[in-house]
Amino acid sequence: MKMKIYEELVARGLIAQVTDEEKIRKLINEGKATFYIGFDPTADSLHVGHFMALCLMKRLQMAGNKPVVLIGGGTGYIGDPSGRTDLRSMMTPEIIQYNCDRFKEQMEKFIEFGDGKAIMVNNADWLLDLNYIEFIRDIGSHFSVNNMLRADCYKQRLEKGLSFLELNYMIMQSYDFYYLFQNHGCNMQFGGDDQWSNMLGGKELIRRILGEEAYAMTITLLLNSEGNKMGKTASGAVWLDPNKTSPFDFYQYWRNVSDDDVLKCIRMLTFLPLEEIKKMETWEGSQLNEAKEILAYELTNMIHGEEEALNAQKASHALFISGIDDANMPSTEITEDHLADGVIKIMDLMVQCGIVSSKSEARRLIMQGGLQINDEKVTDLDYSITKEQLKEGIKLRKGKKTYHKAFME
RNA sequence: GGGAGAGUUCCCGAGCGGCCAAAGGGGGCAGACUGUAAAUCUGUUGCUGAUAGCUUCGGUGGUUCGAAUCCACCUUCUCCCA
Repeated sequence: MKMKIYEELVARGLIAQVTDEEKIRKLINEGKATFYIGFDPTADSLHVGHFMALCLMKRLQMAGNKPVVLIGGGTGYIGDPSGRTDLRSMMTPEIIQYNCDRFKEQMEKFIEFGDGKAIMVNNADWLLDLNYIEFIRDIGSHFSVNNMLRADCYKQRLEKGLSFLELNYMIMQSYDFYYLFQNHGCNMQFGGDDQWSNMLGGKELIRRILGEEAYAMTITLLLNSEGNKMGKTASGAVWLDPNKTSPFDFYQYWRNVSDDDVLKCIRMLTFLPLEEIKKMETWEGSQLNEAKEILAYELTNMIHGEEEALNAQKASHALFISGIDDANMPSTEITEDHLADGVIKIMDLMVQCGIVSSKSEARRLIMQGGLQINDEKVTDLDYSITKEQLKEGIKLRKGKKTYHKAFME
């Protein structure tokens, strides 16, 4: 007997909070929910956090529920203060529109849109034309500022400063829910756990104005064992857009998650059957490396497709296990312009390839023994690469995990 | 509108008019150890063909032989009063 969807979500640890467990269970298990998740277009690509929400949508869609993707083209003008310690920088309408379009492209790969399937809406369509006076009379009067300020997301901000603009975010989001409830029969909202208070606002608004019941459920935030949000690296988020985070880097990110986090990630992010995951729970020590590979492969496959996933895996094996040169590694073409007297200094080459950001950094790296060329450690700062070497292609290795190929046509 | 205070490097945060490219911590990077993990230890962390030079301490001017440090104006933020 296959597990019902709600039970599966619980088993995967995806559910953080619900407004009414029994009713929600019934609703989604019977495929009667029309639910929405909002995405604010704060960047020009979706990232891992969004990905989780999309997976959840897909799971629910497969169970017969109807997803509504809400793009925050309107709320993007405000910026959600939840989880932020400072004011978001304001975005221009052009940027917001551009970001919305990118989101849409990426989502279409995942969720099936169309008749009787998922729909996509943009809250700019109803928020931007609101009449201020009318709005604060009809909607604003239902919100108690006292209560709002008690909400966690605002409480922290009271010390730092919270603008009236941001205070309105909750009301906008609540209005979205109300609007979708009326116009699309949307009876449920999902969101990150940090959205809880905003979501309750909408549920409450529907009850007050319409006297009807709507539900809300939050998704567990994917935190690593140190309590930080996953999907972030020093250089920024892990993006779904292959131009912003290459499939190989994407693969490597998951290949490198810490032991404590692998299973959680597999459970929450992949579509592998729970029975299979259960077997992995007994794995220990270096065996977990296998689980990490599975995780990395599965996710890369879902986002970039099978071919890219296989390539990434092959490249990873080649570099870390057999050490053979491979065509999938990031590379830079060197042209005559970069050469002086037919050679290029190693430090210049490193900067050129972008594996270091300055020659000073290159110098330090070499002095510390962190550079290898074609598997040979280089310690000579004056080392030069000749044109002939470049024609054959050389492999630069920075530390353990960064590889780059330099070549010349 | 009135008053008080603050803005320092990726982040937090010290900083006496010269000894300041600026303490300390976090983070990053590299080395050792390992399993492409974690923990730990070590080094490093503005730029430069480099015992020196150059560009940095919200912005613009000024005082001075010399300014992150003093003065003026501007700007942003926080706090108290209204």
